[in-house]
Amino acid sequence: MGYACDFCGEQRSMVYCRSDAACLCLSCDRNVHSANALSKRHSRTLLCERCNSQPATVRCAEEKISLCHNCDWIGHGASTSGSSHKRQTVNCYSGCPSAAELSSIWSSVLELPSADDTTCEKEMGLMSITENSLKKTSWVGSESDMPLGGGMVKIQKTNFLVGSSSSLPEHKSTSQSLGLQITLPMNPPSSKVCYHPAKGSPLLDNLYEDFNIDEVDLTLENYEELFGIILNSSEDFLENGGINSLFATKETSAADSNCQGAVLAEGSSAQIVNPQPACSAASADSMMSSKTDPILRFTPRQAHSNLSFSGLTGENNTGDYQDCGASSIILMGEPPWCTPGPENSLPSASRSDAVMRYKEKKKTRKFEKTVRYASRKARADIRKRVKGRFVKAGDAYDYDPLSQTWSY
DNA sequence: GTGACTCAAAAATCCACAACAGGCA
DNA sequence: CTTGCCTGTTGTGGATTTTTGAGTC
Repeated sequence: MGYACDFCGEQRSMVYCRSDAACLCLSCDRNVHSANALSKRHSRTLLCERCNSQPATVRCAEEKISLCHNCDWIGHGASTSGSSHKRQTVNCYSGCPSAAELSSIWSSVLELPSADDTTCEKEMGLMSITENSLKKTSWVGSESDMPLGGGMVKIQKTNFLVGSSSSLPEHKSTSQSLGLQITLPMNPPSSKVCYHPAKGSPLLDNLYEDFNIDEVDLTLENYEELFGIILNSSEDFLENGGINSLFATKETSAADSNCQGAVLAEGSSAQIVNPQPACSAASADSMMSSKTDPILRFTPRQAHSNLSFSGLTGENNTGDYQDCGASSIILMGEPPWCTPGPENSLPSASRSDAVMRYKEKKKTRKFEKTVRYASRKARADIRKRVKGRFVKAGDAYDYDPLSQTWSY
């Protein structure tokens, strides 16, 4: 992929659509994604201005450039001079935002070129704005669904990040680059709520408020149900209340990322080969899991938190799934962003620490079960059994839940 | 450092049957 | 289009079995 729009081949590409795995100019982006309801839901973001092939995840304020995870790592690694650059998360969006809306979405991240800069931007400026104007202050900079023309537009919180990429919680940026749409579990998140450092309030509060559950394409009874890999790997996700681990980009512990890095490094030797940065969260844990559990299992009876990956629906499966790297984890080797270099070799101490933390987390992981059919449960609760198994009505039994007695 | 072994914990399995979903007349 | 019937699938819990992981030698 290069500078040219994958669709028209003429204009400079500015937007990356994960679902289509395509780099598009703003004009084509709007055209393509206004085709139908499904395409409107494709999650897009700015294109990395350095490699021009990956979705940007951060915007470097100093360099005034949008960077993908890999380029960010290379450019802002801990050992590089740019490690102290102030960076801001780049928003994803869906729907068919107009030029004005797009500029609003990204206004806090970058200054869109003037209408005269490029033909593409001219086209952008010429886009008709038929949608109702928005109260930008009501949604810009917050994670919410915005009713824009052609449907909802999802954007995410923009947060400044300072430091090396290692401080980026990969699983958190993952969500952004994946455009994940999450159904929050009805149960309150675990106590490990990520607190908003500025407000001192649980970020999840906002998330709960802002999430649009209706947008969910696929609801899993359990985050482990979908793929052994992704789900196994997403323990952090649920464990931390699901969302905060994905979106709370402010609260970033270096240990977390170290853990993932460590895991990545550990798992990469055999099975991981090219997980996209976008899914390092899933990748990381899944790698850890796959290291000891080569057969990725589907566990039908496990937990019942609700999680959905829009990227795994038919609509989005191509791009998002690829981004997720679930398959890549197994098929490929060294992560592309893990370029051989000193900055990528984690200190063994922190690495082992991270692994230990991971294992502790795994130990404490809980699967909460929810009963989908209370009537069935009620019946099961009173059914007679033999050695735990249901028996036919009238047959001899050794346990009667009603009387709490055993027949022998 | 490595393999064999033990033990505990976790996960999978099994059962019957009402509820449910979908197709068809 | 609605209704009723039929057929196949799903989900439910406790005990048991199997698998996994950690620790020790």
